[in-house]
Amino acid sequence: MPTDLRRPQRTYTIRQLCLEFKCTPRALRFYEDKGLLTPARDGMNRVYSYKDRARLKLILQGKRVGLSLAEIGEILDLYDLDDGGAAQMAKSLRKFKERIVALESQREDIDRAIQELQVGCNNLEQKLIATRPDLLPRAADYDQMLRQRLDGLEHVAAK
Amino acid sequence: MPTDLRRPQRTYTIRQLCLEFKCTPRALRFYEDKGLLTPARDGMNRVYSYKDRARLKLILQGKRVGLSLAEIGEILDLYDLDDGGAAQMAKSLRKFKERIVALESQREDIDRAIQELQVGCNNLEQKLIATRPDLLPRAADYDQMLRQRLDGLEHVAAK
DNA sequence: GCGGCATCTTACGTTAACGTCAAGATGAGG
DNA sequence: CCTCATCTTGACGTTAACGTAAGATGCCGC
Repeated sequence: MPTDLRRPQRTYTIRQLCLEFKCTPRALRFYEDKGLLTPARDGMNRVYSYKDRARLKLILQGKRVGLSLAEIGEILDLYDLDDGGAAQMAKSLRKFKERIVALESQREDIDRAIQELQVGCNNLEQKLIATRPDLLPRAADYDQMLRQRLDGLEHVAAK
Repeated sequence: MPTDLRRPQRTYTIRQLCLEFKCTPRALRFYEDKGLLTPARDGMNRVYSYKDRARLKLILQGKRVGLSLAEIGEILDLYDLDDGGAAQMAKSLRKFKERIVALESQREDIDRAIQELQVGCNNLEQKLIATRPDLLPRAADYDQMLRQRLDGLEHVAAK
């Protein structure tokens, strides 16, 4: 019977959590500095409880959707002293909806930028066709680009 | 016959360009520091030519689509010592296409984040309906939100 | 000659989320 | 006892694009 790594009574070292969630010890200490985590201690060493792990999970989820650590902190603060989680849920709901609005606005900015760039690309291609078609990117160059990007990804993955 | 503000032989003070393009003198000096602009001088004072104005226009266009000043600089450097603009156009084309790819990737990230947030919102709303429906945002609150956002925009616009 | 305005240079401050040493403590293994 | 590995606490560095004084210069009108 393999040990369940997520038993509620389990504890974790800083490295274990870092491995599990692919982050660095520095990051966890930083979150602690900001009051987002408050692990127990065994002597000097940090001991993370199952609850700490859950909080970390929320922190990383928040980061993925673009919340700042400060905003995540506001939500997390309600986790402890809460009427059964309702206030925290209400605050989360507000924050989430705000974030959705902001993200949709960002997406509009991006779409506008892409449009502007595509207009620019078309203009440039027309002019290059007329003057220096030899400078136009060709299919071979495009393959080259793709290969470079894949190499980049492998490189990152290898680290 | 009104003076054409864009006659090629015209020159501009720093403030004139700032007013026209809604930026600050500090920004123009910063661009100069970075080598993106090299206006002439009249004593101590900067004198911007029509070409400088064109370069500034390109800088701001580049910024709008998310190019860094360094990237814009690479493109601009080819504006001067160029075989009729072809090399510059080819480089711009590459940069633009790179930027389009990057922006599309960003948009995917945003879409994923929005999806994740919407799932979270649904969950939270369900739970709040079951436990504390009084904490749910109501239509009146929504109006309030809209009004606040409009006030914010007017405030910014008034500046 | 003086107030007022525009301009100049220099240089430190800002923001977020860590990265990157540096230097020391602690326990396990050989 | 030595060394290694892991942990700790500082504390400064990084990045981008400016913002924000502080203090000097120069011109215009009166």
